[in-house]
Amino acid sequence: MADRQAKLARLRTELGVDPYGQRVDGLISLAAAKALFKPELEGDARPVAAVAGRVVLHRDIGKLIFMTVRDSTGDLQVAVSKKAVDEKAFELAKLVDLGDVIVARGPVGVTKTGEVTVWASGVEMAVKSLAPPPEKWKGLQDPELRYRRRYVDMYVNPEVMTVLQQRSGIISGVRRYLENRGYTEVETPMLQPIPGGAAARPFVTHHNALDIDLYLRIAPELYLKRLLVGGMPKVFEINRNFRNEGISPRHNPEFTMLELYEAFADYQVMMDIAEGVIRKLAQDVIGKTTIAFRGLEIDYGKPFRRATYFELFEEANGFPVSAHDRLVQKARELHLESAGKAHDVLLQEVWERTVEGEERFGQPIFVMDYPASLCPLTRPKPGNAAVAERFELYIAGMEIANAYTELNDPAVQEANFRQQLAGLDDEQANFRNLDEDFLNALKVGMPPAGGMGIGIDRLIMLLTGMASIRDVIAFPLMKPVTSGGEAETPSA
RNA sequence: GACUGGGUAGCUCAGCUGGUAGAGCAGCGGCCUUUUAAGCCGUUGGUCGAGGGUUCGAGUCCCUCCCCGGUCACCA
Repeated sequence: MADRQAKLARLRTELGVDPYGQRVDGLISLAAAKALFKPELEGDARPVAAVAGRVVLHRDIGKLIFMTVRDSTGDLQVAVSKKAVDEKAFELAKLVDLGDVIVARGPVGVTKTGEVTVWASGVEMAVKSLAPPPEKWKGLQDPELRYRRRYVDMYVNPEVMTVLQQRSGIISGVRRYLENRGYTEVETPMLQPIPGGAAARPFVTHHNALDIDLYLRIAPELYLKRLLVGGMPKVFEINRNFRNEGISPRHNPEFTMLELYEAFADYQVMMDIAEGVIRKLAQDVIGKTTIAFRGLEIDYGKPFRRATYFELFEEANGFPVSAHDRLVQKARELHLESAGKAHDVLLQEVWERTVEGEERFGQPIFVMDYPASLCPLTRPKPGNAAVAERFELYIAGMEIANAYTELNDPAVQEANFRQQLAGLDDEQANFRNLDEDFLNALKVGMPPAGGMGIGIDRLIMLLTGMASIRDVIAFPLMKPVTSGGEAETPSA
């Protein structure tokens, strides 16, 4: 750090160079510069490019200096020959450290070994880096450092950049897909007086002027439905939800969720949208329909399997869901406590241990038609009150989408809300309240509708092949580090 | 939250049953006009995560705590 500070001073005093650069016009990406190379052209006929990039390798062999520079499109070699540049530029090239960002202009040619190279006629310092860079070959490996100093990780480990760019492509691809279907993107409150739409612990905050507690939303659902009541036919929102729960490779306290609601649709329509958008993203953003994830080859090109809860249960256990005695026996085999539990509760516990899992839920599968008692906020199947019109999409064992034919009967909704509230413990009761305004909206009348939520971060994990949610979020939450009462000084 | 693995130089890592803290890269000083992790010669650099304990002596053994990864739980 001190050595670099000294070099920064030398740039100013000896070379009269501003180590923090200035506006540069006419820059092209390193990939574009590389593409300009024409092997048949030599000397002055070679195309000239102006490029900028962070120096990741610096080979000074005396009167000739090779640098490998990197930008978001890749790496390119820049050569600075003492003969080809003025004295000041050559001295500047000598003073370049790994991590500096430079601007180089010159013909795009090759070296003896055939590597495409910008043969600099001019070199400038765009910004002097004061922090020592990570090891140049092994790079930045320590996962803690990588997440804490993502700005270093991003250039040291180029796949990080790739994933973040693919993330952007996936999200804009989702928008395009839904807009093409006539959907309107909306934004609903993230600061909510009553957190609703999911079963999760919220973050609490406080508004000073109004002197009220507010909650960071755990889901946008109840507001999106209000928009349906108001007359919007097809709405979606892609934005952050916040849940005050544990952190894991599949859970970040803030995460990006897509929710969509379509009037006069049902969960079958949502199933088609889920399958359609995911397949399209694989094709358009990743460029293939078979993608490796945690050792699995996931095929997004084939139609996704669609099976009911009841079928899958029987397939895995060899007896139907209605066979109570067999269920109790199975529960005993699994060391589950069955005494005093309702049939459907026990059913779900056995389901979680026998049906879910990679062998059955590895390839994309829609699990449809859950027992109604497990989904109190879902509309039952017409003519069969025991079955809820709900599906969950599983891929690689992860829950990716959850969809319903939405309940729009305010009386049933209110009864279900009240039943839910009655079953809460004291801690949960602190923030769960009856959202009377939402019930009022249902009384105004919400058209029948299908609705769905898709965990965007998890979808990005699948499509990019990243095993941890932290790898698809630019700045995942990390506990702040302090040492001796002082904040850690960044160095890498 | 539980279990488990880890934290040693800026980075990547070694350090055995306790005996003066090491390497490579980076850095610094030299040489070098076609290198490819350039090379060669010389060289600087440490609160061994923090605190306590055992011991003549602790990176190493014991205790407490902090941070990170993984698995599980909660959840999406």
